[in-house]
Amino acid sequence: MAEVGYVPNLVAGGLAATRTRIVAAIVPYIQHGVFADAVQGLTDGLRQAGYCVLLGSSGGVAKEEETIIRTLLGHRPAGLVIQGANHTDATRALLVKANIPIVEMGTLTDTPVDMCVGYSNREAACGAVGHMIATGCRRIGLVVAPIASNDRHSQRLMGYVDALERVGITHDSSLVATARGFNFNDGCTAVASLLDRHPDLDGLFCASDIWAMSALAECRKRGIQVPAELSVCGFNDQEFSSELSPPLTTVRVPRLEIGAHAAELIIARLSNQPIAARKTDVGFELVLRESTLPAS
Amino acid sequence: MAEVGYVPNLVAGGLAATRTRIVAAIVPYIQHGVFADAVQGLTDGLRQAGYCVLLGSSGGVAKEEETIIRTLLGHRPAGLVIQGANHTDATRALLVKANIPIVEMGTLTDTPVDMCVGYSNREAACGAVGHMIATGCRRIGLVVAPIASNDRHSQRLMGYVDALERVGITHDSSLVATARGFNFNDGCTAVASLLDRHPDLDGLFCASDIWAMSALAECRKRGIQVPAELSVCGFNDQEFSSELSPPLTTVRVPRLEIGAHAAELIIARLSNQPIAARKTDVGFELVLRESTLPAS
DNA sequence: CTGTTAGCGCTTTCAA
DNA sequence: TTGAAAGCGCTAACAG
Repeated sequence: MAEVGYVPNLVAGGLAATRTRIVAAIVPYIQHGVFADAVQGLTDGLRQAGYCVLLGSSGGVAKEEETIIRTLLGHRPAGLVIQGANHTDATRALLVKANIPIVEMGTLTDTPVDMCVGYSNREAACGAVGHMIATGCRRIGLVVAPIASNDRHSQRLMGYVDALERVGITHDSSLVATARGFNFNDGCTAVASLLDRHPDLDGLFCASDIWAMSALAECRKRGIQVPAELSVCGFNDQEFSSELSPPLTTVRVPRLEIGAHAAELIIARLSNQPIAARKTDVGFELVLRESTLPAS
Repeated sequence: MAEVGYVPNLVAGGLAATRTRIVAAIVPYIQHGVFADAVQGLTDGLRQAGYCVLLGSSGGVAKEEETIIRTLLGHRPAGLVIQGANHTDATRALLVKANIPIVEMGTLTDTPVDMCVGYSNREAACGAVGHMIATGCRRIGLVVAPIASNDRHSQRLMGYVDALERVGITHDSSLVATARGFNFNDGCTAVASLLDRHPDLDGLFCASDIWAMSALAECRKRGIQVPAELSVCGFNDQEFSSELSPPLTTVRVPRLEIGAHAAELIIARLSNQPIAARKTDVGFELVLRESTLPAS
C-alpha cells in the first residue's frame, strides 16, 4: 500500500475520530532564539509520539493571540502550548472551553489554564539584579518589553524592584526603559535613551540578551567601560552571549527543555497518564561572566 | 454565534472542501536563526491570507525529512514549503504526487519540484572567498555542514573551490572541515581540528556565522590575531555577527524575505494568480567588517 | 476476529 | 435566493 504512494488522509481520520494528532503552539516571535528553542524541543518531543505542531506567532499582541488561537483551535488540535500566562479573558475562555491539555510555557503561575512549565522570572531577575548590587552597583537601569503585554517581563520588573528594595533602594521608574521589540536596534534605542537621561547609571539589567548586546554596543560607541563604569547583565544566555565583548553575565534558562517538557506533559495527558504536577519549575542559573564586576 | 464561543470545525471543513487552510513547512532546525527567520516570514505572510503553518523539523537528515513530509502531507496541506532542494527520490515523488504548490527555499535550482526562492549559495561563497583572496589570503580553510546531506553547503563548497581556482590555487581537500551541527561547540571542534592540522592557514571561511563565532573564540584561545594572522569570514549575517570581536565579515541573505516570498508564491498559486517565475533570486550581499583584512 | 455501517461537521451541489 | 441532501475519507461501534 505504501509502495503505491498512498498517504492516509489524516483530515478524514481526525474528523472521524474527533481527535487529531496535531498540537497547536503559539509563541510571540518564532525568530526569537528563546522561543525557537522551545518550539524545537516541543516539535521533537511531539514527533516521537506521532504529533505535528501547528504554529502560530502573535507578535506579542494579546488581541492577535486571541485571533490566532481561535483559528488554531478550529483545527481541533489534541493539545495546545502557549508562551506566557497572561491572556485576554476571551482567550482564557476559549482555551478552557477547548477542553484539551494546555501548557503555558516560560513562566510559573498558580492559576494555569491547565498546566505550566517554566521558571520564576521574578526570582531570576531578582537574583541577577541582586548580584549587581552585591558587586557595588547602586543606580541600576532596566530594559524590558512592554510590561502590559508581557507577563514574563512584568515579572522581571518585579524581581528588579524586589532586589532594590531588599537593600533599601527606592525604585525610580525613570530608570526603566521599554524596548519596542526583541531586536538589536530596539535595544539600542532603549539603552540610548536611558544613558542620555541617566549618565550616572552604574548598572544595567537587560531583560533579554539581545538588548544587553545593544547595551555593549552603545557603551562602546560612547566610550563607557564595561563593567568598570557600567555593569551589564542580560537574560536568557543565548548562544552568542559568551562571545560578546566583554562576555555577558546573564541568566541561563533551559529553553529547549521547556519545550520538551511541555511535549511530555501533553503526551502524558493524551494517553491518560498521571501528571506529576500542574506546575513544573525548570529553574534558572545565574551565569557570571565579565560584563559585571566580580563579586568581592 | 461568535459570542457563544463557537469555533468552526476546520477539520470537517477541510474534509468537505477537500482542501485545508494549512501550509506545511519543513526546515532542518527550527532553532537555527536562519530557518527561524524564514519560518517567521512565512507564517506572517500566510496568516494574512488565513493560512496556518504546520511545522516539521528534519534535523537535516534526508530520511527523517521523508517521514515528516509523509506525515505532513497526510494532513492535506494546501501548499508546502521546504528548505533546500536535495531530497530523496521517494520524497520528490511524494511532493510531486501531492499536487499542491511547493516552494523550495534558500537555494536556486533549475529543476525545482515546483518553485524555488533563494540565492546562489555557490556565487555567494565564491564572492566571500574571492574577497579573502583579494586581501592576500592564499591558504584558506573551510568549515561546512556534511555536504552529502546539505545541498546549500555543498554549493558553498563549490563556490569556495571556484574562487580558489580562479586565481590558480588548487583545491586541497584537507583544508575542509565538516561541522557536525549548527552549534557553537560543533564549530569549535571543526575549527580546532583545522587549526591543529594546518597552522599555516591565513584565512578561514565558515559557511555559517555560528561557526565563525567558534573560530573567533578558538583564535582568541590560541592567541591567533584576527585578521592579522588569520582572516575569518562567516555566512548569513546573523544579528550577533556585527557584535562579535572583531565584528564579522559575512554574507548577508534576506532570510525573512525568503519566507515571506514563499508565502506569496503559495498564496498566488492557491488563488490562481500567475507566478512571475518558478525561480526567484533574492540575492545576497557581502558585508565587510573587521574579521577580514581590508581590501588594499 | 472480520466485515459492515453509521456517522464525524462541514462544503457543495442541486432542487425548489 | 434559500434550503435540503449528498458526500469528503476515514474511525468506531456493532453485528455476524
